[in-house]
Amino acid sequence: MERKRLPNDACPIARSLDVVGDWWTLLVIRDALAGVTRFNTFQRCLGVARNSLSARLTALLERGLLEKRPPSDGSAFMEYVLTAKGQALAPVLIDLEQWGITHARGSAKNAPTFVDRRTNRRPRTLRMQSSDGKLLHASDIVGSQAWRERFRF
Amino acid sequence: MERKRLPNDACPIARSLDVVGDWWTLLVIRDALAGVTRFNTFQRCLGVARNSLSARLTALLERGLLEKRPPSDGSAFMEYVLTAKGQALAPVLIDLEQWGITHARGSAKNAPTFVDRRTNRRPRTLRMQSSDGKLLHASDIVGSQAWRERFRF
DNA sequence: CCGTATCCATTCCGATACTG
DNA sequence: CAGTATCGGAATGGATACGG
Repeated sequence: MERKRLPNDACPIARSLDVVGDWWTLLVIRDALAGVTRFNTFQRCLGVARNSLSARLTALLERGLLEKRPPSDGSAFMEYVLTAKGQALAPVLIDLEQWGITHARGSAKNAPTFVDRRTNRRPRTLRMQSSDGKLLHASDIVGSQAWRERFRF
Repeated sequence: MERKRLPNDACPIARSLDVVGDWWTLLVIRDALAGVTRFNTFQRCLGVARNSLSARLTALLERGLLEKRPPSDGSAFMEYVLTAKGQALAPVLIDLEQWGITHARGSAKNAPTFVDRRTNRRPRTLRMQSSDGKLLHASDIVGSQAWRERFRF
């Protein structure tokens, strides 16, 4: 399950992708965030093979993004719920959803999305801000000086 | 290069991951956003095999996230630069960076990050807001009703 | 209903060598 | 410097069968 060691362990993005960068993981988080808690529900939603799902869930438990909890209802089975660490990925998914709507529109209509449970409406698009609060465009972003020097670009 | 067709083509997140969900793509976007434009610079930064890099870049050109442009300096070689579509992924990377710093701290120090080129400081952490502007926590998020009904959870 | 184990096909990636 | 071609090994994912 381990990929090749990333060349740049110091990069937080690379470290994040080392945890959630593989194919299914973010989709599992998506479903968990939407309220899915049970193995078979994940399986129905994702259409993933059961063994792959099992491997993903186990990895996410080990990494501390999910935890197993006794059933909240009367059921006999454990539930998978996001930890705070897992919940913290919500902005990533919101952004991916927004990007998909804007830039990866398929033939099908946009159906399943996240909503605010209070208002039943989608969250606002997240906007980048500089440290002093000014709106930031992608072209205002640049790699840190240390990085640019290290790789000479 | 095509993976299995996702069961839920209507989901914008799944569609996004269909484009940028594989292992190297987001790291290529990261470097492009940081200011990398040349093949060998990408290769140095990523430590990826040259053929893999070639495949990723070609795919990104086809998908319209990158475009090839004549050199801005006197050089003889083309440059890879992000299109607006590619730039629109910046929030995703900012979020992943923030998550990595907070939740995937390794032994190494955090080194390479994005900065605002004007202030030389990191962008603010993006916060989720509901449609009426109120701050939103991950637990306030839920899957849309259509989705919940379709998969019965 | 909830998972794990086995098997097999495919894909992906890295190393290397080669061309312009 | 900027890629492409080929090859072999590793990891992933799907189908299926099996036990809790």
